[in-house]
Amino acid sequence: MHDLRTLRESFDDIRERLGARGADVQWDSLRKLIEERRAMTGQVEQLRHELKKGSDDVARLKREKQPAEAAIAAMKAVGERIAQGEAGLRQVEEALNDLAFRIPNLPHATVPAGKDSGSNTEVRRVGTPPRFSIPAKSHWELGESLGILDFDRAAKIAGARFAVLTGAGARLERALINFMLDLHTMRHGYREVLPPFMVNRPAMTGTGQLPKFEEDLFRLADEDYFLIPTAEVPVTNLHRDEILSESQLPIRYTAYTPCFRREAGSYGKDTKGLIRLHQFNKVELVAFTTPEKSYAELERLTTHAEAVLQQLGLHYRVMLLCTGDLGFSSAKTYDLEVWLPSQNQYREISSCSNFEGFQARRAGIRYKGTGGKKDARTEFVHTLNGSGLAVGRTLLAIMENYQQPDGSIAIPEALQPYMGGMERITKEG
RNA sequence: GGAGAGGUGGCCGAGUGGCCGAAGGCGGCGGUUUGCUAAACCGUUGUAGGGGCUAAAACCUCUACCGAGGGUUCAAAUCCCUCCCUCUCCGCCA
Repeated sequence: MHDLRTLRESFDDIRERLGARGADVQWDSLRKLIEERRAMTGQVEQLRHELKKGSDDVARLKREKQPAEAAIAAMKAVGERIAQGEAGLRQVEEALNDLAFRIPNLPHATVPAGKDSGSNTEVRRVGTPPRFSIPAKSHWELGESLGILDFDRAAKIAGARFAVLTGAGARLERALINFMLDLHTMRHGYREVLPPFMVNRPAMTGTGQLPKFEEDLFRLADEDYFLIPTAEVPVTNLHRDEILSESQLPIRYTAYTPCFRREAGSYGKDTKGLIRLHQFNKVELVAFTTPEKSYAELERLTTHAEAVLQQLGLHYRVMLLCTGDLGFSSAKTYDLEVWLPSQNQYREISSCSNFEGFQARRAGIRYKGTGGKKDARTEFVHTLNGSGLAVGRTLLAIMENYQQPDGSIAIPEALQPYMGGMERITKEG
């Protein structure tokens, strides 16, 4: 959500800077509605002022035992005009919000221009890919032959794009969750949160999933609740409609949740394996900070996500997304891409974004300076988040990168304490 | 699911139709006093939108907001309706 005043005052500038991102925004209607709203607001407020004064006159006349019929009649007429004006204003505001909520965020100046992921730029590459004497197997081949992944039965009980983990596979997933949470809470200073996995409509609107992306979400049939597509939604909305004290900032949360996504429009993509599922686990990092510090926070948060990959010994690269590949609410995003030997390519495993005030304006998350009167201005915070990491993709990356010639899987050292000292996953008897 | 109670400013808490944006207290901020701290005293203290002034603020002014949305009335925190949320008891469950 953009600030409407800024939008009005810098209309053409914003329109131009949004470029292709704003292609499906109805700019002309938008401009008209903004002006209409302004004019109508003035009119209605003027009338209300009249009514207020008139009513006070009635009160005074009655107190002085004087006839008030004429004044009452006049105010009745004013009241009717107000009702008309308000009805019109409501219509305009509804139409305006409908358009304004669909405008994506402005990219930060350091974001490269580009149409699609082809224009993303590589920032750095860390570690080295493992070498294999024989062609690397895919994680689904490894998993099914080890008996720790079961897609057939998942399809039976749920459908396509679901997975069942069993035995050491299930334990490895659980170990990863604990490992990541411990790292972020004990080493990186985040506070752990375990939020609801379904949320209401205002929460989804606050972080930008609604109204534009409802078809990507699972919604309950009998209640207006949505299954969360990421912990970003409940955790960012924790402070919805709050005014935080500047001394509380930055606030850093980490949360494990399952994530639910319809994956509408991705038919045929990544149909095998754990890459793209309707339900997956993720450990998320969320931060609230001041506008001055949010870009430093983005760098910091990104390194926290990278730390997971480094400790697990996985090779990855950091990509800076171009304007065309940026998410709807984001001003700047780094993707972390892990090396997958079976695919011979890098695949996204984390996405770290600074939303600046975009979500905060929608969700009403502000802060107030703690100094004297002059610093006490109330402003919108900047919100950030990043995966730290997508657990399922981490698991499959470990399977593929740590596979052994005999089909077993070595467990990275950092994870062994979380696996009861297990060093290797072998076929279970 | 059944029965009851309640939602007022950062917090507590008054207010049942007319200068109520809202008494009082606490907290916060500024100040006086003070060797320092505490106490005391004085002042100040919500958010949003529109307009004016401005380089921008400060500031001035209007409007809205007493859980949310409707309604009654010249006039609603106060009366009516619907919804949401919280609490207590019972039932049911993990």
